[in-house]
Amino acid sequence: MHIDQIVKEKVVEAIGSLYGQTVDTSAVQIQNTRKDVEGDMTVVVFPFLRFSKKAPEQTGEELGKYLTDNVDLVENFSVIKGFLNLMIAQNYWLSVLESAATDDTFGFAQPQKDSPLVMVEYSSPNTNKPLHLGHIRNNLLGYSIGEIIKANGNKLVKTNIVNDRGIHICKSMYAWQQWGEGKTPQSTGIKGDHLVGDFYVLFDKHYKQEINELVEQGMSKEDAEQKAPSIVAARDMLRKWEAKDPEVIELWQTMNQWVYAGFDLTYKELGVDFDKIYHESDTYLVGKDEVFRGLKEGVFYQREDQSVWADLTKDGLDEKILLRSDGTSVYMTQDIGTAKLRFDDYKIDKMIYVVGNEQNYHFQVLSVLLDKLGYDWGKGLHHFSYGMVELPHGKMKSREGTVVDADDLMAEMIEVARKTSEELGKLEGYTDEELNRTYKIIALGALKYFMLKVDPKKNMLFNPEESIDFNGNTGPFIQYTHARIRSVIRKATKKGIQLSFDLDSTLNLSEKEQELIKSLSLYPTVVKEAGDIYSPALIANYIYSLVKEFNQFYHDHTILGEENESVRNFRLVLSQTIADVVKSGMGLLGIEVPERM
RNA sequence: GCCUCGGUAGCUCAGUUGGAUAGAGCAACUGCCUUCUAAGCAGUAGGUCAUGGGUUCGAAUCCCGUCCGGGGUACCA
Repeated sequence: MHIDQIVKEKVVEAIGSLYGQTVDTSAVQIQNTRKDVEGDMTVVVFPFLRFSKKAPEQTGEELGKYLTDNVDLVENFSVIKGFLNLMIAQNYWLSVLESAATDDTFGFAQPQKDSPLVMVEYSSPNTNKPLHLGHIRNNLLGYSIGEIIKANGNKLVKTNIVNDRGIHICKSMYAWQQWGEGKTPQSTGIKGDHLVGDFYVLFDKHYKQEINELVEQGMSKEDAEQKAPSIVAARDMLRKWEAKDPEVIELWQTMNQWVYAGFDLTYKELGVDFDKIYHESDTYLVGKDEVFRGLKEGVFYQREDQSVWADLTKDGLDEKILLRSDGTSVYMTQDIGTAKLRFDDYKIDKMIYVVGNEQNYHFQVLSVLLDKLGYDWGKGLHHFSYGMVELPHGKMKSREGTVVDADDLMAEMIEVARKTSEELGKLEGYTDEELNRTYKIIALGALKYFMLKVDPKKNMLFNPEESIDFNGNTGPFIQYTHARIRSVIRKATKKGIQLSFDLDSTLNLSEKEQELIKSLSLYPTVVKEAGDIYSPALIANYIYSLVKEFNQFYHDHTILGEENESVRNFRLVLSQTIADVVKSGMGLLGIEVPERM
């Protein structure tokens, strides 16, 4: 049992014994002891004053005395104002380290046969353009949430819904048909998703030009936007696609394949993957069927123009369109179909959608709609809503060329990692393959940590010039600490020193050493908490503070230079265990840690 | 307009179910490599926690108002 829990129970016991009152353990507040005060943990005594009917100091004294007398682990105490600071026996900390050091799955809950199955949807790209910075945040969050869910003993299915149909891909298709000159990824050497994205941009250029010309000829802007030849042609193409016109379908398949091949490379570089990928071209018809069923059952209604709507005003929401007047489906229709297919395919206990907060309303509506359609899991779906990534000059706008491309960004960062590593020159003796692998680990570590350390709910700012740092509160700093420890361990092994996990109980631990064990002991709680509130940031911040503390210890204590063998052994075990937790925690963020850097 | 989320150091961010003197990093300045990796460590400086009230032993945290900003409110996705 964790020491916090033990102390809480004993405080409850003390309240009963001293003041004859019954309280719940949840009423006992325990916090970290201030740095400038001696003690390992602090009990807040204010909540108990109404039981003791005495001053804070006196109540603290009485509780402290009871705890030292009745709990072996509590060696001593002090009271400052209403705060009871407890000093915990050193042997306790040693035993914590021993169990952490020998537990391969320290901090993780193991999945059981009846563990819940959680499905996480993330990434969810459109097939008309390559992935950008916003997608990166989504992918990193989705992957990390998945790892955290697993670490909390759940079963996981990672899924992706690819939006492969609709007017957007038709725009790229039309532009390629008109001005593409038969270009392919092979003929141009351009990555498929980028090539298709280029035609999307080209479409927009022509479209804008056409609008301008029409407006000059005296047409209103609204009319011009509807009647420009390009958009008319793209719409026509979409209709043909829905009618399964062979020529259009073939072009669609060809261009989508280019995009998928491109996405696969980006996903691989980012280190994310999926167990099951759905395509909207497969799910939108299922969604339509569901909407028609809802219509038949009177859950939805049809207007005179044949469009189908859901009236959610009684649920505190608005009216929502589900099928257009021409019978084509909208975003919501597709999501309904996708949800149905997924629950047909898997026995899902919990569904999590990793989607930006601009769609909060959409998921509120989806939840109600699924519920109305008779799916009892509708209400339980969880929208993991994250904030946008902003650039120094505001939002990313593809038309203004301010989009930070995912592939470019990763490549640039790998280049920075390479330069930095070469300058520092610590990788002598590595093969080219090992070098490149290390550069990539560092570059991706920097990028991933940067994006995951901030609270997912909040918008974040990404400054391409400044955001990617390798010093301070960064991924590489954490990776560096891991490499440092591994280096010491390698040297120890070379010297023939073997680790013993049976620690000498007579050791005299320094303050920093005890602090470090205390920090280690928090890891399982942090993993649990991160799982409860779906927050990779919690893991990131924890690992950072652990590593920060370790570096202070490393600076002030020698490890291999220590002559006392049991002290040296203790420090090695401590260091190794910290390296393990760093590796484990970074793993939850999808970040690798190098042996050398 | 209505709904919703946010505002903490020059900048980027932490800050536990309300708890002690609000913390990191970056940027600036100053020290520390003959010794286990200096991508490190230590120090200086930097704050009206947007703002005005309220709740209480105690508020960055909870409630109300105001100001500022993001997002949503589409037969876009």
